[in-house]
Amino acid sequence: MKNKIKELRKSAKLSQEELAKLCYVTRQTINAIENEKYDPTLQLAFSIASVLNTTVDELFINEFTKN
Amino acid sequence: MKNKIKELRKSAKLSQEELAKLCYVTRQTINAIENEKYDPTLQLAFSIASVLNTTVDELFINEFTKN
DNA sequence: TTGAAATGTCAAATACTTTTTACATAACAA
DNA sequence: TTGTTATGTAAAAAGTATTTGACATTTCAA
Repeated sequence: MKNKIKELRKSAKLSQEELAKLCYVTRQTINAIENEKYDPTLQLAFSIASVLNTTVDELFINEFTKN
Repeated sequence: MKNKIKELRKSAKLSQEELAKLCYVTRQTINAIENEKYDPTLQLAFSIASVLNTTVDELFINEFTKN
């Protein structure tokens, strides 16, 4: 799933490691999500959105469309 | 994580099984999420929100973020 | 009251997410 | 250039989500 994490993280002048700490996950997890290796858990999605002062719906671009 | 799925599903007059089919998951998955056995994946959270005509941020109540 | 539909639950298997450790490269300032 | 910080990546292990099949209970309309 596409997301705006890298963009918003840079706007907030945070490194991947700093964002990771604020979200209580590892740097590798943030890196993998930014590079779309996999999607975060819902919990982590909320945590990242919160730290980046946005919402899950704004941060992630939902590809799901019925038909 | 708390959610409003059961409430909104009933408003939409859908059974767990019908909602499940619309989200391409099983009835047991919807049941488990409604009863908070575990959280859905981010993908499924978007899918459920979409089917129930709402947003992920409205549908789920994040205890840490508190929206 | 009866029967069907809906819901709750469980266990085993499979798939996906996160951590840990480690190493490589990139970016960048001194 | 040199050193430091930031980023990309990988593999193994642990943790979490989903499916499948099954059975029990609850709900509710006829």
